[in-house]
Amino acid sequence: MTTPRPFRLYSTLTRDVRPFEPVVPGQVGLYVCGMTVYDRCHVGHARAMVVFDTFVRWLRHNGWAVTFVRNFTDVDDKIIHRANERGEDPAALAQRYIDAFHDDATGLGLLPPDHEPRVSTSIDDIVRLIGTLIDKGHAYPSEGSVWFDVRTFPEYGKLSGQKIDELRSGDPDAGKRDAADFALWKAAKPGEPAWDSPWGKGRPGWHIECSAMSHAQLGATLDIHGGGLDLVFPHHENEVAQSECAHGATYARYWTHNGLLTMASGQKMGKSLGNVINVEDALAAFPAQTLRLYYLQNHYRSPLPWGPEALPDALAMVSRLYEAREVAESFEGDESADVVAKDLGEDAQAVLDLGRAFAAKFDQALDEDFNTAQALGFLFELARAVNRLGNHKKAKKRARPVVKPALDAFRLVASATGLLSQPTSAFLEEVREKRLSALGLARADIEQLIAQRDELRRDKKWAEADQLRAELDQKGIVVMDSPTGAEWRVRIQ
RNA sequence: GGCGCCGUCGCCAAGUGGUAAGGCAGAGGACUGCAAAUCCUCCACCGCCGGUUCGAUUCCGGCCGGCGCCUCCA
Repeated sequence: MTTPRPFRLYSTLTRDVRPFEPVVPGQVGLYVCGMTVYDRCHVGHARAMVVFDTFVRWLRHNGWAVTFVRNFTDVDDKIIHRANERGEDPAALAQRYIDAFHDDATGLGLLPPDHEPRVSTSIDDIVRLIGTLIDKGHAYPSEGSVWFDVRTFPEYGKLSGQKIDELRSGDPDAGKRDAADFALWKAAKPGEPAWDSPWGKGRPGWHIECSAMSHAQLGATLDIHGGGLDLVFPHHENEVAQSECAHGATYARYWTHNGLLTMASGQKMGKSLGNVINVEDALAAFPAQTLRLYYLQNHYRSPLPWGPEALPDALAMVSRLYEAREVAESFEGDESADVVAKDLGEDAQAVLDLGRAFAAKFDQALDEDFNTAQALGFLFELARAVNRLGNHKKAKKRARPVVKPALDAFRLVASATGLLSQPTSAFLEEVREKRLSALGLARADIEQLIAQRDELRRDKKWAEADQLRAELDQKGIVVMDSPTGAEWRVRIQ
């Protein structure tokens, strides 16, 4: 067991990047706020999922023992409202979207969390936690509900920078002592799911669930708490208040918030704005690796623009990487790398040097607040060098040892980020299938035309072959002739 | 009104107190029967105005512009 490599991480709490220091050496307890399951997962949610998935892969790759918890909010106002609209049982509706989420997670290539707690199966923990808060004087029952008394927590606002007295006060709910107090337990209303509690039938408030579920799995102090930037206030602020008042310990040592997807208008993508793209739809037209690259190409804390070009661009990029790896894999030879590099010249030397230097640069980028954008930049430099060498005819038979470090680099990327994790052929095949499907083309038709054209080319009937190629091009098929016959790709852009 | 973030090439984007990675798109070239792919070359002085400094895109202040949160939201 080697010592995990140290890294630095930004925390919303301190608003700066600082060395990561876990509660227990070598271990990372990570809690990420998951979905409220009343609708499909959209590409904005998926950013959070992929970012933290990648983060976990990278931590584990570096030897950290990560316990990754991501919850489902399956008891909630929005779920109840939607279920009522549809005349469906709320629990059944929630389960349906949990199943759908699991499909999307599989489609996105997400690692399963170590624990995936749900509100509906955590009621006992929640009730117990609320009881503790009442006992300690931080919460008070009122008319069948229980409220958190924010005035009893002097540090309230430390995460989001809000001050209680500066908050816009909404409608002061009957029974609240202060407009900023928030519900831990909501008294049951007719027709709503409800559980027994010492304060009467009811259901948990939104924030208490995460405090209860994270405590159950990871204890009083989390190493890292993650979620979308839009959760900082009030959700995460309230979690801090609940957990720290109940357990008397720092709730989370590092707060990690991913930036939001923004539309061309600059506005964020959000269900309430009605401008969302479902993961299911995105994955129907683009391989999961496309999404992963799209998310990782910029820093996780920055806003990420979404638009019609986002996925096509990302597909072009990730295809470039896979194809470069394919080139690297195609070399043969088993001589000494340095000897071959010397013989083949500077392009070979460049691949060797870049390959050997890659891991250090890659690690350095990720070690500084998980800078995947910079790390990918290094990867593209390496890919270009590989392709350059691939143009050398003499390289084919001898360059294997020279690209060995590059192949190691691709493996490193796959292990640490999940990018390039598919076999090249499988990826290219998936691209073909999905792009054909997106364009409404039948594979057999295309292959027949390609075969037809190969024949024309064999007979050197260039004009007719070119005509056919133009037809294919119009359909969106790009033909790539080679000595061994034509290959084809579906045009991305 | 309060809190916070951001403004780098047509688009996406990293980054540094000493004159700016990478990708997409575009132009020219090599290669090719012609193409495509690939490679090569070209393509920014970092919102504006001050200040600190020998020197700022990078630090400070102001301004303009955009966004997020303060109500459900990854």
